[in-house]
Amino acid sequence: MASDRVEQILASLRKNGGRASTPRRVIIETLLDARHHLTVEELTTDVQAGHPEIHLTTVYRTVEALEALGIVYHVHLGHGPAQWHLADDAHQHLVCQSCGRVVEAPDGAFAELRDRLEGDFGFLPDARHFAVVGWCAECRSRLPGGTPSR
Amino acid sequence: MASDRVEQILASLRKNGGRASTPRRVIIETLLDARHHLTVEELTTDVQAGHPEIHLTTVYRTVEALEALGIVYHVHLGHGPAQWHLADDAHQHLVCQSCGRVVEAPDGAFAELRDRLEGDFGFLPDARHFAVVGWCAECRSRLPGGTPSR
DNA sequence: TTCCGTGCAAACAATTTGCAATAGA
DNA sequence: TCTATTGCAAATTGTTTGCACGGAA
Repeated sequence: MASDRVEQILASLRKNGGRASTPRRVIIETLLDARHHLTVEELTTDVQAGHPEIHLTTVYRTVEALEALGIVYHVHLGHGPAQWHLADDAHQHLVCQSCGRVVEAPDGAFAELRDRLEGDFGFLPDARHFAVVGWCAECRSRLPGGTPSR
Repeated sequence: MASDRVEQILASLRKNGGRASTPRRVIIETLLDARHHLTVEELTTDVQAGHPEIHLTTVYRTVEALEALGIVYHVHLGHGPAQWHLADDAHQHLVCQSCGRVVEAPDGAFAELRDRLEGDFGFLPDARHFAVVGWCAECRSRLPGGTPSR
């Protein structure tokens, strides 16, 4: 049940010396309802549909607090604002630099790379915070050259 | 010889209907001299050491023009400003989200991943515009948990 | 002569910060 | 009570745009 999840997250905030305010409750509810790939601005719009008094700044501060607890995380997918996700919804992002489309790929495809980077460089890639830029199938057929355009 | 390279790049600009101005010449020289991983701001500082009249805006516009010709490219490595590179200096970036260090990895490590993404998703990753976020060897030993901190 | 590139100011987008008032624990 | 959190305004950072002038082709 979603509301259980909300209470659980609020409890986690409290346990870490934080407080369970109404804005935080509303923001968390909205976040759980929303699709993933949400910017702070989009999240704020959704939140303000029911609670216009909740300020953009508060949303920024709330997602930050939730990130510190490992409940959400954000990715910078090239240009534009950061995208926020629930932490249990971890996957890789393939971002098309021609059309901006984001394809999601399962972790599996990256297992070899992960082993390789860890073995060769001692570098542990973050499965969540990981975006691959390139060209999607559709743009590749439309633009045969495969040249970047931003 | 570096100055040959400068003339070659200016010729390329001219060939595409552009003009070879003094600011552009200076910016290109500075870019060729500099280490890679240069922000526009850093590049401007270097340029202005010899030519204080050259404006930040001009540097932005010049690197943009050079990118359109495929001579340089930029990457967003997580937070902060974009990093600019010469196109012939293509490599992958492993960005440590704890200390910000950028490790460079040869293309080789990514060959399998590239084949995999192309086969499974028709997605062609851009070898140049590609950053992997994670934790470097040193931070991993320092912070045993391996928890993000931004 | 044409029109591209420049400097400068100002706009912009995304995010962060300072601060007094408010409201959880 | 005590202090974390909020709303609001304002500051910051990185980048882009408008515009009149000057210089390359």
